[in-house]
Amino acid sequence: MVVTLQTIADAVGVSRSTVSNAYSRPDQLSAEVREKILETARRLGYPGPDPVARSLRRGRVGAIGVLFTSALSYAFTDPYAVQFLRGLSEAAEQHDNALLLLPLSAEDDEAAANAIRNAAVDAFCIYCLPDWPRSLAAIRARGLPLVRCELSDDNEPNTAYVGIDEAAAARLAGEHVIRLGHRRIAVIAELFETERQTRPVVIESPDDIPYYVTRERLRGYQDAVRAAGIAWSDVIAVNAAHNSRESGAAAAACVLDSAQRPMAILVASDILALGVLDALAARGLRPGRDVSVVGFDDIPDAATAGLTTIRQPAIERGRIAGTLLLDPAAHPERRIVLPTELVVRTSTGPSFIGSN
Amino acid sequence: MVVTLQTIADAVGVSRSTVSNAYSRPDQLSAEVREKILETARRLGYPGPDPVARSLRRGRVGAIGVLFTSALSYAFTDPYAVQFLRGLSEAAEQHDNALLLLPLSAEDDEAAANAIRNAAVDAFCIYCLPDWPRSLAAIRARGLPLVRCELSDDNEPNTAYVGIDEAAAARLAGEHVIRLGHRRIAVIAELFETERQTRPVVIESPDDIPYYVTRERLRGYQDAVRAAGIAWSDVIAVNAAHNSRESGAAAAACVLDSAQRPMAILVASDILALGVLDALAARGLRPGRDVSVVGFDDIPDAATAGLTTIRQPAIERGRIAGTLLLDPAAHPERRIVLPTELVVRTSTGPSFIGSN
DNA sequence: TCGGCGTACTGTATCGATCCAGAAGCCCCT
DNA sequence: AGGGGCTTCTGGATCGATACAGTACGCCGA
Repeated sequence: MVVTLQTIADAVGVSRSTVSNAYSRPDQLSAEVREKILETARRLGYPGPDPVARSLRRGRVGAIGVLFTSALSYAFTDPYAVQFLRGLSEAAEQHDNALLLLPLSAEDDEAAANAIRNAAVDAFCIYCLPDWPRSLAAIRARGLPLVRCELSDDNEPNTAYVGIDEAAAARLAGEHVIRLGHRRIAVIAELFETERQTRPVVIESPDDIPYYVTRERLRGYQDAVRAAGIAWSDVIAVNAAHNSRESGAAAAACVLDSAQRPMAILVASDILALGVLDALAARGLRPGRDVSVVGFDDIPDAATAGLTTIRQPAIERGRIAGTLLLDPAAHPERRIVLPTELVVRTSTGPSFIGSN
Repeated sequence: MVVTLQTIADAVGVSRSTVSNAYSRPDQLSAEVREKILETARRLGYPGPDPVARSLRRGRVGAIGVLFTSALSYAFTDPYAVQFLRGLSEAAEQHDNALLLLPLSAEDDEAAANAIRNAAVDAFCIYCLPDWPRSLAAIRARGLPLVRCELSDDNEPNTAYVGIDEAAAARLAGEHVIRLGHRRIAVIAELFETERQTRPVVIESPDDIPYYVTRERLRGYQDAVRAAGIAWSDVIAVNAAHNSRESGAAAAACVLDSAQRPMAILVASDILALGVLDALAARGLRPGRDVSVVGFDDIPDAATAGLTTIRQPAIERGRIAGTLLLDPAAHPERRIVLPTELVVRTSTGPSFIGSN
C-alpha cells in the first residue's frame, strides 16, 4: 500500500504496464528502460509485484492445498505422512509451487469446510479424509483440480487417484500369520474418529468404520481370516485412541494381559505396531516367538525394530500425487495403483503350539 | 469466473454488497434475505467468496510462510524440524491460519529470493537460513512481520526471535565428555551448504562456517575443549554431506577406522549421531564404553537409542514462533531464549585409559 | 513515396471481492 | 408534526496487479 507499481511508474516516468512488463515480460521492453525501472524499484524498496494482486489477475496462485483428516499438527506425527509430504513437496518444487497445509479441525465439520473455502490454492490433494460430506462438497464446489489418495465409495470414477489396494495389502498380512500357523488373532487399529478411547470393541462388519483406509484394511484382514476358516467374531479388535506409539502400546495391553493371549496381532499402521512391540518388551515377551506382530506402511523405523510389515511406497506416492496435479500430461492414466509387498522381519515367526 | 458474487446478486435481486455481507457480516442484513442468498448460492454452486480477491481487498491472507534452508523436501527428513513444524502449526491452527511451506532452492539464491517475493503470506517464519544476503533482503523488502529461529550476525535487535543459546548448549556437551576424562575428541557436523562430501576437514575457526546454528555449536565445542587445555587443532572435524543418518555413519567411519580413534565424538545433531551409533555397532564398538557419543536436539528416537544429547524444546519453540507472529500481545518480550539441558544416557561413559 | 512490419510503450478494462458513505424506510418519542 | 436513531440495503471507489488492443515510430523494400 505504500509503494506499488504505480509509484515506480511515476518515479521513472513510464506507464504502469511497462513496470509490470519489466518484472513479468522482460522481452516486451528495452533493456535500458527495464534496468532503470528495476533500479528505481530497488531504490524505493519496492518488493516486486504483490503476489495476491497478481494471483487475482492471473487466475492462478502457485500453491496446492494439502488436506489431512486430523488437525494439521497431527500430520507431522505420522512418519508415513511425513514421507508422503516429502514426495509431494519434491513435485511441487519442480513446478515452482508451494504447499499450503490446511488446518482441518477434526471435530468441526463446518470449520473444516470453511478452511477449504478460504484456501488460496490452485488444486487440492486429499491425503486422507473421513467420510465427511460437507468437506468433500466444499472441495467439489471450488471446482479445482483434485487428487485423492484414497477411494471413498462415492468417488467419481474420473477423479485423479494414487494409492494402493488397501484390502489386498492387508490380506497379505493376514495370510502371512495364518501361514505361520497362528489361529488366535487380534487386530489393532485407529477405528473411530470421534471415540478417543483405547479398548476392545466388537466390529460386526468393517463397513461400519468411518475411515476408508482403515475400513479397507480391516476387510483385507477379514478376508484372510475367513479364508482360513476362522470366524471373524473370534478375532479380537482393539480401538487405538490415536495413531501413536503410546496408543499402540495401550491397545496391546488390552489383549496381552488376558488369559487367552493372541498368537498374532495385525496392526493397521507401523507407528501403532512399534507401540505393540514396546508393550511386548515391557512384559518380557519375544516378538516372533511368543507373539507375532505385523505392521503396515514400512516406515523407516520398522526396519530397525525388525518389524514385519506391508510396504507401500510413500515418497513416490507423494511425488505422483503432485505430478498428477501440476503436470497432468505426464500421467495419462489418472488412477494409479501402486504395488505393495510383505516384508518379513523378525517380529513374526511360526506358531509352536503349546509354547505359550 | 463462471459464478461470482455478482451472479448471485443478480439472481436474488440484491446488490453485490449485500451478498458479500451475507458471507462476511451476517449482522448487516435480515435473516430472510441472508437465507435466500445462501440458498441461491447453493443452488448455483457458488463456492463462496474467492479467497484471492478477498485477500487483496482485505489486505491479509491468513497464512504464514515458513522458510527452510534446504529444499523443502529435506525439511521433512529432520525429526527436529518436524517437531518444530508441529508446534508452529498448532499455533497457526488456533488463529485460523494456514502454513505455506516455501521451496527454497539451496543452489539458486535468486530463485529463492523470487519464491519469497511471490509468497502470498502475512508473515514469515525463518526456521533456518544460511547467510544469504539476497534471500534476507527479499524478506525485509516485503516488509512483513518476521520471526527468526536463529540470530545471524546482521540481525536487527528488534526482530522477533525464539531460540536457544546454541554455543552455551554445545559447550555443555563438550564439558560433559571432558568431565568423563576423554581427551581425544572428534566433531561431526554438516558444515557446508555447497560441499556435499563427507570427509575430515580443518576448521581454523568456527567463524568460517556459513550456517549460524552450526557455527555457534562449534564455538561451544571449542570453548569447552580449550577450557580443558586441549588445542582446537587437535580436535578432528568431519563434514557430513547431509543431515542424515547415513551421512552420520559415513562421517564416523572417517575417524573410527584410524589408528588414533577418538574417545568421544561430539555430533551437531541427533540424526547424525544416530548414524554414528550405527557405525559403532557395525564395528562391534560399544557406545559409552569404547567411544562416547553426544548428539544435539533430543529427538524422540534419541531416547530409544540411549543417546546422550542436548535437549532443546522443539514443539514449544514452534508454538512460540507462531504466537509471536499471530498474537504479538501474548509475548511482550520479542526475543525469547529457551532453556537447554544435557540429557545423559548410555552413549557416554567414563574414560578408562588404555581400554581401547 | 508509401505500404508493411516489427519494436517499444500506453491506456483502459478487468480479475472478484470489501469498504464506507449514504439513502430509504420505519419506529418511537417529544 | 418533526426529528433522532435504528435497521437494511445500495453504489461507487478501491485493493494492486495483468491482458490486450492500440498508438507511435523507425526501418526496409518496391
